[in-house]
Amino acid sequence: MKISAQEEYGLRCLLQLARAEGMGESLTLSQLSRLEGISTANAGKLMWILSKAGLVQSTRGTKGGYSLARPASEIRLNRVIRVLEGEPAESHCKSYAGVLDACVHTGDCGIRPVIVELHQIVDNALADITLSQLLGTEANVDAALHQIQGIRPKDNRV
Amino acid sequence: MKISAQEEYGLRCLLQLARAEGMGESLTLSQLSRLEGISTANAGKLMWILSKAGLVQSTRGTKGGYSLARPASEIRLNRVIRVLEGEPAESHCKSYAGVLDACVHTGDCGIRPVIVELHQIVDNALADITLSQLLGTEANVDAALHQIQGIRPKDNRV
DNA sequence: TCTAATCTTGACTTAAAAGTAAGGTATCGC
DNA sequence: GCGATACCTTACTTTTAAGTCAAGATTAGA
Repeated sequence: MKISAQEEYGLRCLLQLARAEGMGESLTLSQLSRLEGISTANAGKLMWILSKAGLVQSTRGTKGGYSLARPASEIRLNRVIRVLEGEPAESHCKSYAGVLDACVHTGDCGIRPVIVELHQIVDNALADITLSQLLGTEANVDAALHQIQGIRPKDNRV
Repeated sequence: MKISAQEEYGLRCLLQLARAEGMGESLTLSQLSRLEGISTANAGKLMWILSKAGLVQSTRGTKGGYSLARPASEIRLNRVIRVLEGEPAESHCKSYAGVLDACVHTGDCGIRPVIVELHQIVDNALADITLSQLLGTEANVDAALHQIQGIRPKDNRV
């Protein structure tokens, strides 16, 4: 239930694009790679995933680069995370696939819908946050999250 | 941001123990392994993690086995998930560790606290659910989640 | 049209997570 | 005490995710 490296770096790159957008610029892979401290190859892979999903658009050739396909205020974190994490989340349990007659006590342990719902809870929480909300200062971010989820802002700037 | 195999199987085993507890029984590794369709070795590893964290207690020797260390109504999902996922979640970004001067636009991209807060959001959502709430039928589970999070119950029993 | 810059794509390598195996230790029942 | 049962722990193997490489394709500008 942790955010993966791909998810975090993809989100970071999107934020960089959102900032650049405000200045009427697009960013190349080498710029993104320098900004986030990852390789251009890895940045390219992330951008490819995001462009396939319609979140960013690319321009090839000299003066090319990447920019957001939609306004930052219309890009929600749940979509970003879902795109970057690949296949949709589902139960890892193989017992129900005919391997074993599991959960003998009741015939069904009732956990399958829980797994789905847990992801739904996360999705709902993330759907309330847009890219543009993350663009301000750290204080603003804390305030936004505080308002949305009732979470106390903490002093955890690493 | 997905639930991992370890997290799911650990949670499943806890539910089995909670059921057995209701009948005054404990469960051995081979029983757990049969119930959930995983190897005894793997079940043993999970139980070891959970017992280290004080969530389950073990009895050795003949007639031994595992049982919950506390009532199911006092075990909350956030604790279960956090224990099973290992080290606490933190930012994957290495740029701030002196490798590069990242986030040149503002000097700080402001995403670090967001990563922490995202995990906090998930934690808060999971803290509202106890093991005993998951023990009922699927319908009950859906109802419980609905009440807690305002999520519409869905027909997604796989 | 030629060249340099830039994205695109699939295959490959490396690192991390998941799962397995085996020997050790404690407990119970006889 | 002795043997059977069952947990405990470390090390190893397998699998999956993360990250890299390199050749190809596209565009802008000289």
